[in-house]
Amino acid sequence: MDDNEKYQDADPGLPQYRKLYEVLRSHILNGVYHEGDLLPSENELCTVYGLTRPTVRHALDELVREGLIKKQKGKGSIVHALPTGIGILSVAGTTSALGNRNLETRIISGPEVRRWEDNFFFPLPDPYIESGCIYMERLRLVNGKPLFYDISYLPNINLPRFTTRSFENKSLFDTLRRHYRIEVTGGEQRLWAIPATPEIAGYLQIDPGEPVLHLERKIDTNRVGYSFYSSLYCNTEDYALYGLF
Amino acid sequence: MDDNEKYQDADPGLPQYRKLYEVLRSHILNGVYHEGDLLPSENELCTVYGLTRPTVRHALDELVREGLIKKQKGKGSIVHALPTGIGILSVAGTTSALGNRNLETRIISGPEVRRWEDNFFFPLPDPYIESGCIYMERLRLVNGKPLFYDISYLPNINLPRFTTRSFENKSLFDTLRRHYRIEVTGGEQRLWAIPATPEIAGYLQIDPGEPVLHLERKIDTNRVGYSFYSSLYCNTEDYALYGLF
DNA sequence: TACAACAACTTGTAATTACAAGTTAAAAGC
DNA sequence: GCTTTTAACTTGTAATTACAAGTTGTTGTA
Repeated sequence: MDDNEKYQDADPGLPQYRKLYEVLRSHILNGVYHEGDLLPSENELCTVYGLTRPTVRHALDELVREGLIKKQKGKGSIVHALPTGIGILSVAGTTSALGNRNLETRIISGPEVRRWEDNFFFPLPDPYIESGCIYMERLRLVNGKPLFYDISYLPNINLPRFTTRSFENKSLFDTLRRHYRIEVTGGEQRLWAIPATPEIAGYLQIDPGEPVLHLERKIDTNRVGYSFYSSLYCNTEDYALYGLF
Repeated sequence: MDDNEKYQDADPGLPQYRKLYEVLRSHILNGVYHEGDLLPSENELCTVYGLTRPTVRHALDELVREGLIKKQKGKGSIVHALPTGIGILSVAGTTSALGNRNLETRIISGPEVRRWEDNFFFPLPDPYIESGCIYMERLRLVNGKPLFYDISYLPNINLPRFTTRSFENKSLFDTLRRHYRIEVTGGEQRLWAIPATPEIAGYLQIDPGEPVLHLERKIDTNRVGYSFYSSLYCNTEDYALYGLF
């Protein structure tokens, strides 16, 4: 199967630049290109995929934003080294960021509907407060070692049967996309280094008082006006968090 | 002075989309627009600034990337709340991220030329190693409290008189831009929560063993092939780091 | 051989046109 | 007065054309 066929087979609902982006992205991640390699030039990509330069450039821009390529005027699109560490500072859920590392997800609590906490860590729109909050605590383990303790808060709006679903070893982001057509588009986060409380230390199997990384995140989606939230505690003894800026 | 004049007066060396970006950015940061306000529509901006939609959209895309606006199809460009916390996870130097907070920069050591450390925390190109490293330790204080302890490493390539410059209460990014025409375009970073060593605790005026945030950053510039590096220790007791993803 | 000029690439910027699709408020109909 | 329809907006996608500017290898000249 050549590139163009793979391109044609992509989800026809997607815009052209997105389909090209997916193809190139998978090629880079699958090692078709290596660090330092040049992608085909924009004009070549135009010819191969039957697109025009603005469209091709749109796809390449996304790859630049994601850090998979760097562009240099006069030269071309240079494939970047694949990130080491855990790419949780950028978009994509934990599962996708961890790639094919041995990942396990354990449900500690939920999902269940409850009231939003008072003084929630991000300001909440009124409709969110009225409809309540889907609450869930999860533990993510890599190679058997707990790495993240994650508390998720989702507005209970138009998510039928959500609390009855199983999330054991499932990706939250995938579930949202597959069953509810909700895609994560980005978000904002705050970040601290804090001493582990006894509870958090218990989950992460470290000593209380040991430094852990605390993230509070607001996660935006393609559904207009729908965001959800996550409070995350991370043991960075063995893995660093990785991100672009 | 109206918008178009301010636009015309911008650095003529900059591309059009960049000039428009700067104008809109300054308007948002200066409170001309408030959270939730709509920017003028793309077509209005075209008319006012004498540009076409692709150019205007390019400028708006940058604002979206920076998190200053969000766009919604059918509606417009919505001004986002200004970030709280310290925007160090995204581009822009510490000084710019801290805005008008009371910032002080103290030089602990350097700048001086020395050999690169063995097993440097990012892989170094050979030309960097040969030409040596400009080393500098700085402490950044906010309202008199030390917040960052920053070790910078710059390749000693084509930076005349760099080590003789004064950096006391000066921005490194600004110096690079003004004197060497080097602009920071982005970079990558790794992130840990670690216990403060006695040395770091001393600089940050906290107890040894207290959690601090450790960042290792590779910082890319518009000068082809020129990146520099920073190892950063951050006291997050009072301020969170802030970023988009 | 060494150097300079050039040609053939590359990406960057920008104008122009067209239509699709989501939002909103006014107009039309009941 | 109320609902439905429509028209006039908004941003999203995409093709087309043109030139600027940086990179690289080749060609020609000294």
